[in-house]
Amino acid sequence: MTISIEKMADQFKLLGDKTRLKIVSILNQQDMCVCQLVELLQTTQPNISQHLRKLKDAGLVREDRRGQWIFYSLQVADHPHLQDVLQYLPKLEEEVQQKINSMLCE
Amino acid sequence: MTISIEKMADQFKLLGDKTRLKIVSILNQQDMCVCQLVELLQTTQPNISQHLRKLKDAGLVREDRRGQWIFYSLQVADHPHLQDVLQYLPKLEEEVQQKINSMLCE
DNA sequence: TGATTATATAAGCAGTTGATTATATAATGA
DNA sequence: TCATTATATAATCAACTGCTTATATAATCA
Repeated sequence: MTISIEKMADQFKLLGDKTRLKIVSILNQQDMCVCQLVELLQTTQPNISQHLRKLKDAGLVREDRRGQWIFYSLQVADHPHLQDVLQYLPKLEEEVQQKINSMLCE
Repeated sequence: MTISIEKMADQFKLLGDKTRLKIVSILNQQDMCVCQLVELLQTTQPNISQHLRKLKDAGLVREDRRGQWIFYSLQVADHPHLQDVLQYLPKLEEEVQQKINSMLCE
């Protein structure tokens, strides 16, 4: 269960991008599919997909196809140093959070 | 005391470099001057100085001149999300840690 | 089957980053 | 004062990053 300092740096590097940190923050609330993240973060689909791939390669998210959609969920159980960080994530912009809330209700 | 998600990402980006994360790990044990960090991390003096400047600009370290030397210390009291991370820092390579220990004894 | 929707992948590019080399500044001590 | 030691800054460069546009794959549904 030991991790090298180099690998730990690589994981922080993943969180060191505003788009990815927002994705993490959103997935910390609720599983989402790519198209939902695209809408929430107002960027292009390939952009989101590429960020998700990096997170997946590092084992921080998990994908789960449900028909046409692929849902992503946070997978930090075995990354205690990241898990601990989640509680400090700032709130997203009101507008984005409202969209998320409306998704939660559906 | 609120921090934006963008700023938080910037702070993670700082930890997302192996040299800087090692510096943080070392300073978490003991204040060090530049030349000591150069010896511990086996790199050039300008390299260490430039990393320290980034950490200083972000308010993560503090400098304190003592004569010819400038000592750096970790300043994370007002960065709870970073403070929390420190306990998860992996051990440095045995060889480096031994050098640090010998510095602690002096 | 063909059209639509969702997602991934590839290529290209501007901007950034980490490191090196060279040089400048500053403190110390002879 | 001059030489030495410690540190900072500047210039440079190759490598990397995040984003975009274009294209490919895959599932759904009429």
